[in-house]
Amino acid sequence: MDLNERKLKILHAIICDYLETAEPVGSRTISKKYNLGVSSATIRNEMSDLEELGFIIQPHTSAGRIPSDKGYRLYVEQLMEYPVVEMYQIQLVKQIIVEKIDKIESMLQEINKLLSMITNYTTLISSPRLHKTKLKHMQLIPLDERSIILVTVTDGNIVRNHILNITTPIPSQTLLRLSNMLNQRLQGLTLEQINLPLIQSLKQQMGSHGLLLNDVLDVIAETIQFVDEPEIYMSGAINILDFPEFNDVLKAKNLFHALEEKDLLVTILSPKPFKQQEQNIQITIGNENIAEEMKDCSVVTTNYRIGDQTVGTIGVLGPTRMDYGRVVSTLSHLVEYMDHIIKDLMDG
Amino acid sequence: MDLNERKLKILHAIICDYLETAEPVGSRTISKKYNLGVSSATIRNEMSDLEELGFIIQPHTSAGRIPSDKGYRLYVEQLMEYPVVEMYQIQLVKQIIVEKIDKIESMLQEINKLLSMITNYTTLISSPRLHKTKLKHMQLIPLDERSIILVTVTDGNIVRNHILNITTPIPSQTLLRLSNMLNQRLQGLTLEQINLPLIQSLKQQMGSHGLLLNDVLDVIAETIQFVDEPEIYMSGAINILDFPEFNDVLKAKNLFHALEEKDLLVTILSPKPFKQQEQNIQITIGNENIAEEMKDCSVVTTNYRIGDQTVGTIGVLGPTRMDYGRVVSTLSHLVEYMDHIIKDLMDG
DNA sequence: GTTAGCACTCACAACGCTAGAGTGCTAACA
DNA sequence: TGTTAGCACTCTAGCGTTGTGAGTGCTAAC
Repeated sequence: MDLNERKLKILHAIICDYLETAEPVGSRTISKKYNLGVSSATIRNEMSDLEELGFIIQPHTSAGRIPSDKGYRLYVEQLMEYPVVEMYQIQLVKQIIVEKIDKIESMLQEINKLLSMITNYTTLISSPRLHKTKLKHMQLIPLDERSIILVTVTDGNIVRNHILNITTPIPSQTLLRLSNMLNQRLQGLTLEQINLPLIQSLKQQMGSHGLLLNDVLDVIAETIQFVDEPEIYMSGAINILDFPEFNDVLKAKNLFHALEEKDLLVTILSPKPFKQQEQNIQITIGNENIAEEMKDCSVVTTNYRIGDQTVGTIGVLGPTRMDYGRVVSTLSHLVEYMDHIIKDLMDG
Repeated sequence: MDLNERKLKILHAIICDYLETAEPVGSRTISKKYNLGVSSATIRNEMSDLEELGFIIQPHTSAGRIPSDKGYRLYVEQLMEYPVVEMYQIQLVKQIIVEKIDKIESMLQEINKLLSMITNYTTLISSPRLHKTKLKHMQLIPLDERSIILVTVTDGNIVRNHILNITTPIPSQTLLRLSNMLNQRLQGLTLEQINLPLIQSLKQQMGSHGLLLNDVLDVIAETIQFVDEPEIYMSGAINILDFPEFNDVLKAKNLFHALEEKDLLVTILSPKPFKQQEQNIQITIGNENIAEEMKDCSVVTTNYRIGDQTVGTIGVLGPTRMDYGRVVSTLSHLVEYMDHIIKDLMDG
């Protein structure tokens, strides 16, 4: 039994209809709505085959069919069509990017909100992995006897500050000279390149000065290594309640609880090798998710860049009955614009 | 018809029982569970009176009674008892405060999480209103030709940075001198005291130098004025789904939507004059809330301080059928510890 | 290979019924 | 005059029954 043209057409019809209605699709519906030129009885036979092949499922004997995860997988890989993204949405994205460009975190949060609004799904964005961005400037600021502030600025003007606790006070003149020196040596390196061995070699070059500043340099190295606690922004979580598949409060609650686990979100948003890799879009469907609570969900993710480095991920989470085509178009357009404009900003 | 001792006892019993069971309370339940020494028939008569007085409501003819907003109000003002806060909760709070003290925002977020966990309600915390905190240090850092970073540190070591866009480049030596000068003049002032007139007078004192730095000073003044965008952290929102009063998904969704409106949250957490004002705890019950979606909710809020200034608010949001006594105890202990330890930190 | 026809299945809504909880009223009692 | 027992009444929630309609699979004819 092979998957001929007609079977594919019928599967496509079933999925399209189910995406719309969220109700099992019967053979009569297909023969009436999508004129394939055959009667419902024929379609019934084909559907029986499709079920045997595992692409569709019958919730109970006297109901229509719904797509299985395997069916969706086939759909996104072969059948899916990409609708044109509406102009006004592109405009909104551009506007946010231009307005909020000077503070990358708030730009990401705004984009997140917008994305959840236009998709009506739940959206996730991971903050830029600082390790991958290059150091633009660093500065040590005296605060009080026991503490100094370390300010780091990386590509894309991402500013971070950290309070360093020290044991012996350091005069502000010394701090200033140290700042200058560190800038000279470290500017242009990615943060992951600024590791303990590098700092050790710096110390040695500095001789007696290095000895004096031993502690501070250690703390700086350590701080930079641990700067990369990834933040994850989520938006439109309640959109989940709009889908009939989550009418059951318990099911929704389970999912919400899962989404509170930061580790899980980090995993979801971590880049993984997948078939659509070449076009920078990954789709995870239903059971392909590790988390039990997400077996009824799908996630579409894509990476965004700052400079020439992939630094973060954007994800759209919805029920497996998700409008994959629309989400994929929207996402790929979105990152395209982001990359474009961030690049412009950094060059200009 | 007056509110005699017995009526109060019966009202108390009704509320206690309803807080526990979430079911309308009948006269027989009360006569059996809370031995008031009178029969259910007598209690029935009293309940009829209490209903006429507006303290309790009968959902339908053949059901028991539930407290009205007016009933809860009387309860929190006269009848409520304050349970002793459990020791291990205090320990948890202390631990968080001590561990996270160097970054006040993350301390607040952790406390928020803990508070929602131990109360099982939804909790809100507003970030410190910087306007009320005193400037400890400020520093201008050169970034590139078109921008500099302004770092401000205020009481409680709250660090903020802002990217200032400038038209003509300023040499880093000049920026350093300017930083020093600003520190000398402005340290110890609250941010709301650093306003445009003050900056104007600074300019004049600086003479020709002031002229040169005209733009930068303007931008600084403006930035400091607008630094006070309040952030609001929310935790345990899904706890709402645990309460039978929000079993109706639509109702829960409405509430969630309301809680997405930042303006509303700001209003909820803004200090308001209220009866319990003297003990720094405010309670808003059901219809006393402005937002329509919150008519079935109550909010208990309290303020926290940094230094001698009230800078933020903590709130607990739950159904009107909330364990007011427990929430009030927990909250008042919490702020007490926070104040205590923050003060220690700043003095020591 | 396709289609019309038909018997069969099953979820779901509608309906009626019953049990149970709770009330209000009345009359008797202290 | 306040309290209580008794009783009729009300209303909800749960349960089983039934009917309907959507959808299927199978068979036989085209």
